[in-house]
Amino acid sequence: MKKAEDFSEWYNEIVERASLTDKRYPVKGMNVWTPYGWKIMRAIDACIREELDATGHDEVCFPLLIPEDQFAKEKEHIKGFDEEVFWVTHAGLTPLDVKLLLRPTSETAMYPIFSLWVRSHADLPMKTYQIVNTFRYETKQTRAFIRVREIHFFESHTCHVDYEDAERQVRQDYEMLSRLARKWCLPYLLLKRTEWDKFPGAVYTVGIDTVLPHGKTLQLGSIHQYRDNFSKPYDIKYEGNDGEHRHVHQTTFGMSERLIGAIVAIHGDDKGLVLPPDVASIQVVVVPVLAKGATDTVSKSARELTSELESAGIRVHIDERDIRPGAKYYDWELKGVPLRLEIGMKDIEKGVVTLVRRHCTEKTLVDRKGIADAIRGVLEEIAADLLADASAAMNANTVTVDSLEDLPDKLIKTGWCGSEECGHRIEDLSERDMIGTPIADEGYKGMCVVCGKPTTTPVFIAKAM
RNA sequence: GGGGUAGUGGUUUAGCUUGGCAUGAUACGUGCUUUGGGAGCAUGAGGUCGUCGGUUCAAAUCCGACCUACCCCA
Repeated sequence: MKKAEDFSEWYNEIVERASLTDKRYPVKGMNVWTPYGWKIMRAIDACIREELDATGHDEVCFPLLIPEDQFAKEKEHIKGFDEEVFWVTHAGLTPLDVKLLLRPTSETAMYPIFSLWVRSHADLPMKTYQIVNTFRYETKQTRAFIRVREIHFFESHTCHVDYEDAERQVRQDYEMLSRLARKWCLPYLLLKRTEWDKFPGAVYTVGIDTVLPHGKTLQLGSIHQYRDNFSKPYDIKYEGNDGEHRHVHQTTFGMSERLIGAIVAIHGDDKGLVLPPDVASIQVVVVPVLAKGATDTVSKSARELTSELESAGIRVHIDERDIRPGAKYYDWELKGVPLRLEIGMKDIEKGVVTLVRRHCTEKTLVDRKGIADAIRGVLEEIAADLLADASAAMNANTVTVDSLEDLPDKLIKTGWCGSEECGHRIEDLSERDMIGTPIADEGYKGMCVVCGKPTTTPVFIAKAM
């Protein structure tokens, strides 16, 4: 199980061995959430709910099925998803008059109802989100968490009085994302997608991308500005304080179970998963090291330690299985538990506990007294280390070039004049996808790698997963 | 979208060429012993050989289709 040698094989093996997923379900691209994997997903969802609730978003839950006519109202949108929707065509044995589709995303389910909910400027901004499963008929090779046909998906949908207020929402999305990504220890780039790669129906799309160890990029989510592209066909209007009726401006922000894929791929190593403390369902595992004649003493001591940490609000688990300690070490390392505490007679006599960090396998002794505070500090250190390591790895996997020849398998930054013609040339010549341009002015000065015109806009290109 | 490889107890694997009793390891249950980096011994249970169809006295084995997984190319 060597991550550096064959990333793809390593990934497939690890998600199963760490029991994050069960891929034996007999439908392509639809896997079973196992207890351990689902707990991690729920921890991620909890971060999202906490953040969205704190920023004035209300959670909602819309139906899975969308009538065909309702789906077809925004022309660009339907064109973009047409080829990957699942259809419900029958009810029992009777063909349906109006076919129903399984949401590939929820714009067309929500917006007809939004038009009923939004009446006046006093209803705005209206900020909602939901965490649901969506369905896309992927034709490419599926892969656990990264490319699936049933997707565990978070999506926020907001309505605003005007474009400027929608723009403020987009900026707030950036802030929410930055707080969330810090918890997940994930570095990322915000890149504005090209015109030909934006979300169908959007005015512009900002992709949230990260780089995996083998140099391919993985899109973690996206943020879209819709302006009134959807509110017009779906007739979402409000009455302003001047008595005029206007269409709302809308935004969305979405991320999926790919976050788990990214966490596995970025932090994991040859021994298994490495979970950031905020997403670990078990943050600390206590392993009692029993010895002949002292099993009661050690067990009692380990249980006291466990309940002390538990009441300090730390997610702790005591492993009292009747197997050798070494087997437990390997097991919890595979499962990615950030911190392991070993307690045996030697520790008890010295008034200490042996502490082992998962990501660097560093072994230290800590005083048994006041251990909860110490552990909290260590967990914070671990999160900081994971993010620092991941950021350094992403930087090392990014290069700036001024020629498209002999490109390494990395994320590549180069100059682009912005024309669609040169853009497609860049994609053809590099045999890579254009991921997008940075959202902020970075003071870049260079030349378009195709036509040679001076430009202040860099573009990122990569092989995308 | 095109091409390829594979599917046998939970996992992994032998058997397939040349049709004739289903092989081992690992994991699992029980008992004893052990416990600071994957313990040992004894014993027990577990398989519609991916699915459907065809050939045959007889199919895990030969043929066809489909499903699923994985790899390569666009």
